[in-house]
Amino acid sequence: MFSAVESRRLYRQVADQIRGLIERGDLAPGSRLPSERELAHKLGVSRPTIREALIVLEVEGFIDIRMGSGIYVTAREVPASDTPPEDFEGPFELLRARAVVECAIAEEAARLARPEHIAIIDDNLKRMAAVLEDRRQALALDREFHVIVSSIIANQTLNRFVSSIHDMRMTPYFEKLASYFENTETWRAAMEEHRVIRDAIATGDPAAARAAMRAHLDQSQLRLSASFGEEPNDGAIPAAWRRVEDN
Amino acid sequence: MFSAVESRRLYRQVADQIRGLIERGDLAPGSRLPSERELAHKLGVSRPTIREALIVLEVEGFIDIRMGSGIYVTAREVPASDTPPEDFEGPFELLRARAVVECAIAEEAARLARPEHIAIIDDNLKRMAAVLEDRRQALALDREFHVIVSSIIANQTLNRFVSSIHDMRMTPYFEKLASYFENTETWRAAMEEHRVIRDAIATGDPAAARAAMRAHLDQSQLRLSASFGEEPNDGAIPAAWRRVEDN
DNA sequence: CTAAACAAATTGGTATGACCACTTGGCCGC
DNA sequence: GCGGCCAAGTGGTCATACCAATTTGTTTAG
Repeated sequence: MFSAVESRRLYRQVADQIRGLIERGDLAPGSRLPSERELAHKLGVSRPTIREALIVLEVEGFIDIRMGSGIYVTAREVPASDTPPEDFEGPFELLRARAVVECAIAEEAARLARPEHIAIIDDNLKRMAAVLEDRRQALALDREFHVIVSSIIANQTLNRFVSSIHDMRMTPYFEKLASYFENTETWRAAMEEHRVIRDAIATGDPAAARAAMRAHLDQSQLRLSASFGEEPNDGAIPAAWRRVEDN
Repeated sequence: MFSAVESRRLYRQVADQIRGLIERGDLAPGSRLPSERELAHKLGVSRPTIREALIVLEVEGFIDIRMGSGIYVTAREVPASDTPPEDFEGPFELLRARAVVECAIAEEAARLARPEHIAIIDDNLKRMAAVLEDRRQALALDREFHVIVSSIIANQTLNRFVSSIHDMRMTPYFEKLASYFENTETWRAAMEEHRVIRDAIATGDPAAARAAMRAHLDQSQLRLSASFGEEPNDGAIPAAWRRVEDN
């Protein structure tokens, strides 16, 4: 369109060009760029222009300029080597994140829980028992249970994270997926596991609470993978997701 | 004071100085700065240095460079950086959430870390050592360290959470707050604690990694609360933030 | 043979001065 | 008074030189 005007600034064009190479992956993170003098010669511009372009990219965080050493592409995050083939955000990945975070939350909750918190949990369990046949209500109360446990810590940041993580489970995609393996019995099992968590928190036993939460999420994973279980894994579900580390 | 040899790179110092004038309001939004040549003469540096500093500030959005016309302070509204957003979470609450989540992440990272992950961490630590005097860069690299550790688990959900938590620290409000207690020495201490975490992860010792992360965040909290203890707090810092729950 | 110390090559950082392209504002002619 | 032209001023680019930090290879002491 009329981007010609802005592009009149040569160092911007150079910056755009190099940034493009980085974003397209032609320049691997951590790799070293040619020296300023070399770049200037290859791109047919002067060294000051190259420097100005590089400063733009450094401020933007794409490169890292080290005096006397060279210019390096910023190594932002782990370049997904062979271990995590996909960064697909599937149900297993979600469970894995929950295992890391909610176990720690349960542990902490056991330290801080007071009788009124237990009362709220008990109320949740009571209502849960009444709606085991209704998938939608059961899911909503399952979510409520985990949010309640998190809220014992009284930390907005954690609360929001737990809430958002459970919100993902209420999307159409997840609901359809869940309909394949959730039933009255799985919800009854989940509720019983909730009860174990509740008891550990009520007792004020951090280790037990952590273990109970861990067991609950592991069981959830098993219930989920069981529904995929019959057919051989075929890479549809990366093996890494299935792994269950012990604590 | 000690700002003489700060940052080593002259154009960074110049940029910091001018940015300070803008943030302090000495340069009104919309007003025009002296010409590059004039600035170079007044600050006693060469024009290329001034240009590089101005490019930094332009990329950061503080100024607007118009070819053939001049350099103008960006007229942007600063939505009362003194008053935090309504759902604002204080630094202590943030640290507390991080203690719960990042300890669990470090523990898990120690189980999954591979040599290439350690290499990336080492690279981060090396760069960190070079910018201890520069608050902005130090903060950015601190964030990067924690994101890298999280990324070892290769879980997008966790990555996003850790990233978002650290994004909160990069807001204007937090930056101003941080300027009260962050200095070269606190960053040096933080970096050493990072190194301990790195060693524990490299060794593949989950318990040690968890403890090291815990120690790091506890120390961060101490550094933060210590700075409140020294000065007479003149109401600029709400009392609620002082709350430090024990674990 | 190893390892510490040194020196040379490489690389980014700064300075100087010159010239080009664009913007602006005032002068000049109408 | 109006419009277009032009020159002063400003940012944009270039070329070159030298300084400072890092890296690397060699040398030397143990």
